[in-house]
Amino acid sequence: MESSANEFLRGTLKTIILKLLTEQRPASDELSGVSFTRQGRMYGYEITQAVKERTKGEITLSFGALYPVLHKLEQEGLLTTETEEVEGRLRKYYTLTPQGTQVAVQKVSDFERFMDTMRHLLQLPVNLATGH
Amino acid sequence: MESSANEFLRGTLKTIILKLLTEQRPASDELSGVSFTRQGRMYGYEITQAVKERTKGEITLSFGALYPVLHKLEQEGLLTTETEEVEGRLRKYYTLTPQGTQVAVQKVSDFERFMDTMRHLLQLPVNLATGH
DNA sequence: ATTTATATATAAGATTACGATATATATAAT
DNA sequence: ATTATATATATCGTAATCTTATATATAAAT
Repeated sequence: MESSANEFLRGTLKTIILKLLTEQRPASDELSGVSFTRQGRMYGYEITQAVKERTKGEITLSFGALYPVLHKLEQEGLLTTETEEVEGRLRKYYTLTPQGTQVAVQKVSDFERFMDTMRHLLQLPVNLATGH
Repeated sequence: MESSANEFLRGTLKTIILKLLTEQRPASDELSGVSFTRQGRMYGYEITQAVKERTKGEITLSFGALYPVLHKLEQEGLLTTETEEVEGRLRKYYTLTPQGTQVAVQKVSDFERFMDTMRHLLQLPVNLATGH
């Protein structure tokens, strides 16, 4: 049985992945040791965990769904990859290209608009109670 | 090129159709001429027009998408049909079964929850400005 | 006459997401 | 020693879903 959240996930995966990658994340210069923030760089497993944590387990991004999307985004020129060895294992980091950043912003905005349209279509109230 | 609204439509079609059918609509007793309201009864073409009008053309439900869903919902016992001749043409009306009404309510509620989750995941503000 | 609007429906094809599976290392518990 | 858990990438087959194109037909409008 498909979870009720994942039923609606169809079509939003790209948007979720691109948005997560736009976020500023802590980093450090390995030579100088100086800490700073920079635009995201995430590896596959990390993305699935981030989605799980933020949605308190409501949305589960399976690997079978994730990797095909990552590969497609890379193919489309929205992501680049760098593979690094971390603790004996290879880890593949994904980073947004400038075009990827642009598409990410566009897609999030499109999704907001879609939610408004759906709220109207389904005659749903604007949600004040659960404001974050 | 796929419209940005329709990109996110996947997974929401059943919910939209079921919800529209839950709505009270004007009707009349053909014998007595008395007007009243009753739970929806819509035909396919009417559904596509209702979606188009309410979303100001942002969401377009194609027939190729609509009919398979209607047939499936009927098969699943959520809808029943009655065919009538109107102005020389056959028209097929779809009505919710009691189970269909139940599923409709559940799906709309699931979708609201999904939107909340997505708003959180994408760090979107609660939308006050466009409240309907 | 022809186009537009109304109306139902199927077929072909592409896309998408999921479950299962394979591979591999590291660590913690039994 | 073995088992389990967590981390990590990736493919394959399948099922479901959606898009586009097509067929059919009537009525009204131009």
